[in-house]
Amino acid sequence: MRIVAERAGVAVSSVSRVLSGHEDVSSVMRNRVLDAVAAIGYERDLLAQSLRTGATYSVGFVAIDVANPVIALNAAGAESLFRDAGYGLLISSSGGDPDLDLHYLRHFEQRRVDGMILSLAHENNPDTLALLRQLSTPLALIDRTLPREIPASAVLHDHATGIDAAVADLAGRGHTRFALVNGAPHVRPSKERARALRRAVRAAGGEPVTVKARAYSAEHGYTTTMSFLAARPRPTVLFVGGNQILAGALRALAEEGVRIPEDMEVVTFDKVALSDFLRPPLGFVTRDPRGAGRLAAELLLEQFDGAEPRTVTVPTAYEPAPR
Amino acid sequence: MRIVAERAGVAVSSVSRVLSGHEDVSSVMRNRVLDAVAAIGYERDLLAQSLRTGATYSVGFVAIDVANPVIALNAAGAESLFRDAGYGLLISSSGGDPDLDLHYLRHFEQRRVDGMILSLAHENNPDTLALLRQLSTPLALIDRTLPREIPASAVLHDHATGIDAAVADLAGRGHTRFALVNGAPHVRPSKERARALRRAVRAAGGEPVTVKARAYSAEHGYTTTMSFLAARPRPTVLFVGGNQILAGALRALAEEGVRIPEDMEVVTFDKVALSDFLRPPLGFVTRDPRGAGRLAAELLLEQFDGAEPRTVTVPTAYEPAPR
DNA sequence: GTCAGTTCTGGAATCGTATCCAGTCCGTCG
DNA sequence: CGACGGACTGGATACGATTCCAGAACTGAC
Repeated sequence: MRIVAERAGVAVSSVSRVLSGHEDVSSVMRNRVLDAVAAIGYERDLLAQSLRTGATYSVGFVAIDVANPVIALNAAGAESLFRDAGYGLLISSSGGDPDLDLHYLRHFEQRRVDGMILSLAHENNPDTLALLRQLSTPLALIDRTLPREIPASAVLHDHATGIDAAVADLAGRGHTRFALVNGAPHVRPSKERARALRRAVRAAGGEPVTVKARAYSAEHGYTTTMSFLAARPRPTVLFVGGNQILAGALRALAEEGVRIPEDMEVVTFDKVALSDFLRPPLGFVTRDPRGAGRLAAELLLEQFDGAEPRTVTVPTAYEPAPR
Repeated sequence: MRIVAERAGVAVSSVSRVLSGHEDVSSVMRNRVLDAVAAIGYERDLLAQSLRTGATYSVGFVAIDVANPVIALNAAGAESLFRDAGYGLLISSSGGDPDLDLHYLRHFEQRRVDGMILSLAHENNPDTLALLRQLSTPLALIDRTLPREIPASAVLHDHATGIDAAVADLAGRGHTRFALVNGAPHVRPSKERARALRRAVRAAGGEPVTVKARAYSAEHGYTTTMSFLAARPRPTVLFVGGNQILAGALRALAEEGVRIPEDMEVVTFDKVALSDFLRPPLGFVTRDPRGAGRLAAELLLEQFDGAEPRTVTVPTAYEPAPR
């Protein structure tokens, strides 16, 4: 910048004013500076800029696993918006470990990110909450809830819509015994799914729903499905809390020779690529993860512009198994 | 830092020395400073540190689409290593557009990242190459090649091993007419796959292989598969260049009522989650994307430590379709 | 006791930018 | 004609760290 200033024969401060689009700059000045900039091929240093202004033009995404298709789509959706706004997106994978949640929160804080998108592994972890309470960084949650005193925007999925439709379909065809292999217990999607499913089945006159929550893992899917299959009477509808779990659940069903849909119907959460070609035929409760990511980015950008945090609810839908 | 210094009754420079693990620090000094740091809960500002030292502890990942399972696994693999080393990973999605490649390269350059992982959309684009030539940032490529004068580490997949095994299996069962729905033409995987498949089929005495390269998209998969199905004589083996393409290819095969494996056998590149439960039954040429990402990160960290760029080749394998 | 050599410490400069403040110049109005 | 306000500009300072340099204190050797 100093070199540009010398070449243009003006002060450094004037160069800065031109480049940051300040008001009070004569057009002569502007041209001289811009010419010098073009001649040298100068670009402002984002780092120095950040140090001075406090804005880093970067956002951190705290997630359970970026390799999970749903989260990857969240990230891609957010990224597409941030790109146009000049923001960089930093990713992370906690692997479901609340300590890593904490690690990344601190890491991003230390990086002075302008905002964070949060899909925490554990939304009730006291250490995490304590840290968040003393953080002044704008936040956007994706399907998570925090205590009211922590200000944050949120994109929430209305899991009930999809689940209600699914239960209506299945109960209408005579099913009464439902089970749910749920994901990690301390996050909103699991809580909401269990709640919504229980309510819907009760409303439809079914028997109390069996729910086992543990983790978003194939192993949990396998062992828990096995235990459901061993129960007498067996449930006739199995809800599966996501892709990772589904892999294990399908393996268990195949090993036990369960015929689908004759012996049991299976509904899973989230469609991923190629879901249409999975056998056995599955029902799906779907959402729009790319859209949710984009929305979270939008809510964050809003806050950067001074808006208050707000919550947006987006729907889920039911897609019955092909017959 | 000044506050810490005052509280400890020492100079700012001494605080810095203690915190950056400098040699010449007495243990008295160290303790006084560390006590003060603990008392205040002070953390160094990474931004100011970066401005002064030139190291940002961040790495940019230029990729075609972070939502693609293979690339998401690359990212996750790299991230897990970077986490321990204290680096942050910035992501991007070019969507196959070479201009966005360029955009992100510039963006990351401006961010002064310490290194970049590159899965470019187009490895021959002159503008991209020109930029890379004048860049001094350490690079690690994932299955891409650049002109020799651009120094870069690389993780290369040996596509031939998996393809050779596949062709040996299929040719051994009498197949002679092979076709390949290939991905984007200007990147190494597509080039290598076409080359390796042609060579393997020729070696096995089959007919010349038909290859159509266009993009990593379902649409390309659909239309190109349709055109292959219309050919007379039809190929009896279809190789599919990746998940996105596969979605379109399977749709085309289903619409045309092609029986698999009776009428045609299908081999696709990369197994993704739930691949085991796809119908029709598919053969796979597999690689380890998470491992590749981790390796790329390793090669980059090596360079940060002063090592020269180097190239590592990792194998692919063949998994025949279940029968 | 002196001197050289270590070991440790403090002060100042620096990284590259944004912004406050003061000052110049000019036009306008009364 | 003087005062005033507005439009620009330059210089200095700050953001928060690292690092160079010089000096203080101490050690050991002669």
